[in-house]
Amino acid sequence: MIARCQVDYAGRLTSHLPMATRLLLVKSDGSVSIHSDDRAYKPLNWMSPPCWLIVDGKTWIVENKGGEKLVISIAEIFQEPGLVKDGVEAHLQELLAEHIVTLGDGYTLVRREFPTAIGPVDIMARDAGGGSVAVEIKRRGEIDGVEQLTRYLELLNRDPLLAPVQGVFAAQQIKPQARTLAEDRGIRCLTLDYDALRGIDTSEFRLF
Amino acid sequence: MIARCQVDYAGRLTSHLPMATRLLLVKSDGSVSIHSDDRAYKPLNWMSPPCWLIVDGKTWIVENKGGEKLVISIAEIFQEPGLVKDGVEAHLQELLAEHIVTLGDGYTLVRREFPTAIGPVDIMARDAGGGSVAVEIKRRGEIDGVEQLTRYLELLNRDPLLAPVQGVFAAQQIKPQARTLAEDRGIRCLTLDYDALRGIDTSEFRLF
DNA sequence: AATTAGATCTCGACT
DNA sequence: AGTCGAGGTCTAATT
Repeated sequence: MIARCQVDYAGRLTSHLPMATRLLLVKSDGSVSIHSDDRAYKPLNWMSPPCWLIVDGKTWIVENKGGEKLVISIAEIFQEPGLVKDGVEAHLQELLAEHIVTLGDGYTLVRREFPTAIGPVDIMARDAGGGSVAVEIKRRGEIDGVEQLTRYLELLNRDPLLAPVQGVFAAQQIKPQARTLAEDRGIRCLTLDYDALRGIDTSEFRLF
Repeated sequence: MIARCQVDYAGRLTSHLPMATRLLLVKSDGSVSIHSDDRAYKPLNWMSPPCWLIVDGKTWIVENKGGEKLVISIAEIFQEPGLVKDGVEAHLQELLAEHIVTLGDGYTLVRREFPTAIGPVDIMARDAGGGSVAVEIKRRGEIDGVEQLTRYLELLNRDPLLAPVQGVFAAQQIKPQARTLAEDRGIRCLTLDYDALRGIDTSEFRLF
């Protein structure tokens, strides 16, 4: 993710980075690093695994067992490419787009990979009443997915041609904490049945 | 950019990374680093500035004065967020979208930020004959912008609903090397006059 | 330009 | 878990 942010580290030393545009990397082991737009080798700040990232609105806090703490305050997000979809996640998106009524009667597909300034929304749809619906799809629904969808909704709802935009968090399994957070924010949770969606998949019988 | 790639380094030592999914960072000082999806601190491979990146199709070669060489062979691109637009570049896109006939008589706008699997194309348009046109916009047109547009065109031309897609490389200034490369690949170069586009901008006189 | 000491060193190997 | 030594060390300061 590329964002204007300021960073404070307190641990083996204390340091402060003033507000500026930087690259934030969150890797699959939970590690976080902050890069400037130069230098190949060393990040400006980092937290090595094992460590844990807590996202609270525009504040990211990364902590480890030893009490080291990295606090990132985000002012503006320029790009947020998000997770790289694995095969299952990509297939879930295809299947849900193809069977968009899984979201509810009368739903229609607007488009997959709907572009926003910070990255594409998995699926944009319209409900029976013509209202906009943004769908975030995950294999396992966790809090970071809810946070991502929240950021998309915040942005999409600024567009008077789309607003109000309803959010749907769709995943094969949704963690209780993620469900609570989503519902607290008015985001609907939808558990996807991969096998059932595959079962009603007609693409394999079509020539084109 | 996130891609499946293999990497060979020859310099102070020689090393080889087998084909796998990795994160490639190209920073504004020309430095290149290759990260795995774990570890916050150290890249798998890197080239510190000053060094130079030459993109030749799916092969990236990074070299420095000392004769060190990093060769990256790309098999598949999963994500390519591209450069973060600065204010001028974002405004150029708005202005060109608004005055799409700058591209030629009879041109019509399809959409800004047209999504593809590797990232959004700045502008998609149709020419007078209804043919698809992909436009990449830059402040300064350099070789990397031509390479980016080439990758988009390669992808877009696989879509039978769009193909054939013509490419237009639009910038305030286009470097001779970039122009030569673009024209060699059948990409049209268009020099944008920011002030002239602003002059015909009507948005500031409208209420909405 | 060359040298030297420090690093949130990191990273791996070995006890 | 601690200790040791190397690293494409890198990085900044000093000579």
